[in-house]
Parts: sequence; structure tokens; C-alpha cells
Amino acid sequence: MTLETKEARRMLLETAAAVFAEHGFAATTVRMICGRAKWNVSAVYYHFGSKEEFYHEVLHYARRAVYDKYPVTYGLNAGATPEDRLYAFIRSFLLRIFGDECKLGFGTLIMREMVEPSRALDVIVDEGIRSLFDQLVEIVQVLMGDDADRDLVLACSRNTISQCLIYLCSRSVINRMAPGQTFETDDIENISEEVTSFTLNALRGMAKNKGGRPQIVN
Amino acid sequence: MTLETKEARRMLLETAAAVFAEHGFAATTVRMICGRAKWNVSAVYYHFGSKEEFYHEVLHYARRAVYDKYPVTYGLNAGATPEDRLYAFIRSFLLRIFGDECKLGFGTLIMREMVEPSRALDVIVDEGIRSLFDQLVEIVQVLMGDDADRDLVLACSRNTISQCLIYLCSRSVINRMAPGQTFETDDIENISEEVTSFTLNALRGMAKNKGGRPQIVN
Amino acid sequence: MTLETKEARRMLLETAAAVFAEHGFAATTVRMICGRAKWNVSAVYYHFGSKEEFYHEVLHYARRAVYDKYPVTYGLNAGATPEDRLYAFIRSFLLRIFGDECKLGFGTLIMREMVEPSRALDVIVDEGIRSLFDQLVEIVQVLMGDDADRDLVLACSRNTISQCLIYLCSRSVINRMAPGQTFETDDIENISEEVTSFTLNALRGMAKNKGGRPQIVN
Amino acid sequence: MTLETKEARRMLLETAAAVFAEHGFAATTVRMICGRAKWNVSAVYYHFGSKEEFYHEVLHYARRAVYDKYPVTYGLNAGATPEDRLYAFIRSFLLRIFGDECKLGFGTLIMREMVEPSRALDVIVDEGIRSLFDQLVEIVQVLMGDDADRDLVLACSRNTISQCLIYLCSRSVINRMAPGQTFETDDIENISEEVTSFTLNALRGMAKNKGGRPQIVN
DNA sequence: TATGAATGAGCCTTCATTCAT
DNA sequence: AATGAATGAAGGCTCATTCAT
Repeated sequence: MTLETKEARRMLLETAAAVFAEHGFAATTVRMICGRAKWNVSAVYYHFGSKEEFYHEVLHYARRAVYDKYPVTYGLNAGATPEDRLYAFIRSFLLRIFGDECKLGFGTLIMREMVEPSRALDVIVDEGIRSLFDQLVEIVQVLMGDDADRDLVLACSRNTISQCLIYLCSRSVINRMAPGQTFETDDIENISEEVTSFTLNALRGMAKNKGGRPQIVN
Repeated sequence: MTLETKEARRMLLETAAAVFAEHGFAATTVRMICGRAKWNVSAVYYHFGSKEEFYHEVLHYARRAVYDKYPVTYGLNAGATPEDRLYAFIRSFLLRIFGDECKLGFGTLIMREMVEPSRALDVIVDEGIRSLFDQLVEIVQVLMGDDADRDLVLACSRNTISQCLIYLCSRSVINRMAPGQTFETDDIENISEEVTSFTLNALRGMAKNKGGRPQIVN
Repeated sequence: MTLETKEARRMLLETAAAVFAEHGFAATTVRMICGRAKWNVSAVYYHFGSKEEFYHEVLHYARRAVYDKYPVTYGLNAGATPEDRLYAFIRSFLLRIFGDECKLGFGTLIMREMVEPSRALDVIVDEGIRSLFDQLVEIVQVLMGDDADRDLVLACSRNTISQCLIYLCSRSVINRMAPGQTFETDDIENISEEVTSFTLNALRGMAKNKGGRPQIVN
Repeated sequence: MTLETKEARRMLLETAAAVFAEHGFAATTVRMICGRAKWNVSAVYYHFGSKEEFYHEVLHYARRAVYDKYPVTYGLNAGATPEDRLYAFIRSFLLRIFGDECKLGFGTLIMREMVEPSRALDVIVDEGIRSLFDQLVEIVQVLMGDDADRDLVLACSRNTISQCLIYLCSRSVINRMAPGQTFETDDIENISEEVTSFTLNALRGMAKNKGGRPQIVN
């Protein structure tokens, strides 16, 4: 069978994604991947040029796959309220992070890129994250009111997304602190609701008193 | 000079921490560290046994150092309100993450451990993070009221801390999305206030209507 | 287009000759040649069997081509004196070495064979160099007189040809020692004359006093 | 035993010189050399940095060795005539080329450099060949008379040295054309005398009639 | 016949680790 | 205790060559 076959290529990229996710770029050897995917090492070099280019291809593939499966508008229908949109954003974000069977596939790759950025991160940010964030910002702006300070809106958006990201970046710590906790589909729903609720309350409060610490001590 | 000297050992560990933080465990070479610290490679093996044990020692040292400098009660005096305590918690957490001169020293080491956990992470969680988190939970409990559901309090605590962690885990993305943003001491103060404010508003809201998504659609 | 075509084959061999000349057998990649000649790698293997056989074919082709262009009698007409024949020999030899536009094509291939002989060198010597040298020997014999010692004639012939070969073997050194020197057609003429003159004077002297070192000290 | 030992280093460099001479830089593998010299591959990298640096060291060593053994003034005493000096130059040149037991050690290395120049050739030319050639030029100038044209002197010097170089560059051809010929010490003496004689006759003739081809046809 | 794909051997180099002094 | 030297196991990559269509 040839690697040009869509099927074969897919299988290889999938395996590679798993291995890269598991060990990171540096610690992953091309031999590892090929051993697991039953492919000849040279074949990979023939088709992808170098370990690095191969890795980029894997990243690209994984990103496409996860966005195809969980687009940004996932679970959102026409007459959605801003609150619904926030909820949908958070939920699809988490679904993308957790991926199929909660294996943290693409999520892990992204996380490793954030910790040890390569050229790929620029692309990922430019082609995906930025527009994603902009959509969140828009939702948050609506929720806080048009007169809300732009910088505050940005900060609140960041706070919002960070509540999801913790499940990506700190999963290993969470697993150690709450060993029982699972991350099945149901759990994701619960987390989504809880995060949405927390965020909505924060946004409403911030909007009312225009944020800032002075309010704290009162 | 001998490595038994406190001074020499300190210097070596400090250098090692910087290098490990910069490149990660796998990509860091013992020679790298020794080259920079002007020490003999074999000396490290003689005193620490192996690269891995050495790394653990480094982690241990860095953790002590950062907690010595910024204890959990950092900036807190006797009659502090729960709000003050939350603020102090967040601020000291950020200071620990950003480290001296915002170099992300110990923070980076932790972050890499979270992404690629080693035996060391268990220790770090057991001896540091857990008690840290417990203290936050306690503050949040107070802020939400004694009758607040325990699980909700835990979730809210997690949401709170996540707003800080994003500056650790996603720094590379933040730098790319907002290239201008600096992280000087002043910025840390601002972030602390903003996160505290966001959290307080969320907690008050959650406490009032007992959280959950149903409220959203109202 | 098929490689059976005379034209296509010619083009490929020509390209190959240039690449082999430039990098030598070992450092030349079949892919290099095919890349430059716009041919498929496998086609070469199909038509020539192996890199080595291909190389031999290239050598054979290049030799034919250069001898077709500059035959041994190049520039010689009927009533030529022995001196004329010597001059013609030297000049055509240099022209063959320098090749078209002084690119050192075939000459370089031969040089590389001399340094790293393959099976091909035997053929080259048997089918070309030997008869070439014999013709020179004959000329030298005539110039030194019939009574000249055979071994001396051989040695003198060798000395003669060596004055040409230096432009082949030591070109890189000459370029470094006399950076300005060019090797255009005019230069070849000049070199030919100078070498011929040097040689004639030597031969005449040798013939007169029968060579040998004793004469030196007188 | 350590490679720092003069003895061990010497042995390794000698072996390396032989292998590089036999196969050339590209075709020689570090493993080859180490296999033959009973050294660990990594040891070579530890001490020499890279294959290329190692090669340069080998070249440097070989050059020193051969010049130590056969200096330019080899076999020359005080009141030497110009003829004697020419003879000495040629003889020592050949001895250097043929080296110990006529193994063509350093000679072959140089020859390979001439055919496939590396950075090393620049050094070799600048530090050795140039001054060597200058010495020859001086001798030739004396032999041709002070009024001899400089360019002619240079050309004649080149012709002179080329008669020696042929034994280096074209040895493989000579071996095939005259299979019986040996290159023992005696043979070198004979060749030296013969080349000296040929050259002296040429120089004298050139000096007398000022060279040029016109004389030929007379 | 022609070609894209596949393969296995091997090369240079690096690195953690151990030796020997 | 401290150090320069040595080692073996990989790892990324290349290349001649063979497959399979």
C-alpha cells in the first residue's frame, strides 16, 4: 500500500499525532512513529522531507480534523442569545481540547507548542486562535454592554478562556489533586455550564460597577 | 572550588534551573549546564548521580527559593478581609510564576512538569500545590458563604486559579496576540486587581443564585 | 520522451558527464543528475543497470565526443615537420583537456579516474592513452635521432606530456598561485607554444650530449 | 591508553592519513579509520570535533611529518652550484611525493586536495607550495640568466615541476602503461637525474634563443 | 517502457554515563 | 573530591537500488 493513499496517509498522520502528543517533538523519534505505524522510516522522509516538516504536517492535519469535527458554531442554532453563544463557545472549545474519547490529541500538541513554540505556533495563532479569540471578545462585548471599556472586555475574555485552558495545561495536576474526576462527555457538559455560569456572573458584575479593585474593599 | 560549598552548589543549581527552564529536561544537556556554570560534567554526576536526580534537585531548590521569596501570605497583614486575602493570594501566585525580573524561572519548570510530568510532579503537588489550593478554597468558601455547595466552591476555586495560570501556560500565545504587552511589576499589580475583581463578581453572583446554567437563559 | 532516442540519451549523458566531473563519482548522486537532466531516476537504472555502469557509459561517451572534436591530428596538414607534429600533439592534447569553453569536462573525468581508478581506467589506457603516448614517443624519437636510447626517449616523452598534464591535475593550485591567469583559447595557444619550445630545446640538448646528470656539473 | 598520548595520537593520525589517502575524504568513514586504528568513534569526535576538523588535523600532521623528513634543502651542502640546487630540489620533491616506502602517503592527500579542493588547500598553498615554488623560480632564474624574461622563467619553472608532479597525479596511468616499473629509492634517483638533465637542457636552450615557437620551424 | 514509491544499510554526530587518574 | 577521556547507543538523514504499476 502506498502512502499516497488517503487512507494510509491518514493512518500515519494519526499515529504520528499521538506519538508527538505523548512525547513532544524533541523526544519523539521518527523511528518511534514508523515502528508503531508499520512504515519505513525513509518513506516518511521521502514524503515529508524532514522530521520538522512532517511534524508541521501532522499539526496541520490534526487541527483540520478537530475543527472539522467541532466547528466554532458547534451546537448553535439561529436565534441564539449572547448567553447561548457564550455557552456554545466554551463547550466547543472544551470538546476540541478533549477530542475524541478525551484523549487530548490535538490539545496536547497545542499545549506543547505553547510551552516550546516552534514556527508552527505562529501559523496556529494567525490562522486559528486569533479569530477564535475575536469571536469570544465579540460575545463578551455584547454581554458587558457596548459602553464597556475595550481593554476590560479583552481582559475578561482572557479570563473566560483561561477557565477552559486549565483543563488542557494543568490536566496532570488536576488528575493528581482529584484522582476520581473523569472527563467523559457528561463531565464536559457540566464543566461547560459551570464555567459559563461563573463567567456570566463575573461579566454582569463587572459591567455594573465597571470593575476595578476599589469595589472589593467596600 | 568544591561543589560541597553552599555557594558553589547554589550557583550551579541556579544555572541549571535557568537552562532546564529554557530548554526543558530532554533538550537540556548536562554539558550545556556545566558549560554555562563553569563546572565539570563528571562532578555533577559524582554529586547528583544522574541527570534525572540532578533535575529533581534543581526543581526542589527552585521551589524552595521561590516560596522563600514569595510566601503564600505575601503582602498580607493581620486584619485582612476575605477580599484582601483573595487579592493577596492571586498577587503572590503571579509573583511566584513570574519570578525575579519576570523571567518565568520556577514557573516555567512547573509548566514543563505539567506538560511532561515526571516523578517530581507528585512531590510538587503533594508538598505545595495541594495546600496552596486548599487555602484558596477556604477563602472562596468564606466569600461564597458557608452554605455554598462544596463542589461548587472547588470549581470556583479552580476557575479562579486558572485566570492566573494562563499567564504561565499561554504566555507564548499572549505574546503573539498582543505583542505590545509587557509583564513588569506594575503589570502584575494590574493583572492581580483585574483578576480579583472578575473573580469576586463571579463569586458573589454564584453565591446569590447558586450558579448553574438555568439562570443564564433568564 | 524515451531514453532510447539518440537525442535524449545524448542529453542525459552530457549532463551526467558535467555532474560527475564536478563532484566525482562517489559524491555524485543519481538523483542529482536526473534532477538536472529532468529524467526519472528509475529510468537510468532501467537503461544502464547501476550507477557504476552508467558512469562507465558516461565516460565512454565523453571520450568519444572529445576525440571526435579534437582528433590527434588536429590542425596538422600533410608535409608537417616533426616540430610541427610535436606542436600539434601538445596543442590538441591541451584542447582535449580544456574542452569546450575551457570547462574541463572530459579532462576532469580522466583526472578523477587517475586519482581514484575504477575499471574504466584500464579501458581508457588501453584504448586511448597508450596509442596516444606511442605517437608522442615516435615524434620524440625522430626529434632525438634514431640512435637515441629507447628508455631515454620514453622518459623524455613522459616529461613532455607532463607539462600539459599539470594544467589538468594542478589547476586548482595554479588558480590559487596565479589568480589572474585565464585559460581562454588564446592562452592555450600560448601555452602550447611555450611547452613545445621548452621541450624542443630539452630534446635537442639531450640528443647532443646523451642526457644524464654527469653533464650537469661540467 | 589515552589519545592525548603523543604516541597514540600519532598512530591514529597516521592510520587516518593512510585511509584518507586511500579513499578520499568523502568516501572515508570515521568508522573505517577507527576500526583500523582500534579507537572508538566518539573518541575521535571528542578530540577533533568533526570529521572535517579531524581531516584537517591529519593533513597538517602529514605535511609536517613529510617536511621534517625531507626538508627543501635535503642533500644540499654549502658550495652548491645552481645545477646542484636544481637537482636537490627535484629529488627532495620526489622523495616527499613518494614518501616512506613509496606509499604516496602525503602526496596522495595533496593530490586529492588538488582534484577536490577544500579549505585546506588554501592553507597548503599559502604555507607550503608558494614558497616552494618561489625557491624553484629563483634557481631557474639563475640558470637562465638575470636578463631572462620573468614570465618565461615562471613558465619554465612550472614545466620543471610538472615533470615531477606526473609521478603523483598520473601514477595509476604509469602503472598501467609500464607495469614493470618500480619506484624504489634507486628509481627516484634515476628519475631525479633524468628530469634535471631534461630541464637543464631546456633552460639552456631557452636562455640562448629566448624561447618562443618561431625557432621551431627553422 | 517509464515512474512514483519504498527500502535497508549506513553515515555523521550527539549525549548520558562511566573510567581512570 | 574532581576531571579529562572514553564509550555505546541512538537519532536524523541520505542514497543506491528495487518494487509495483
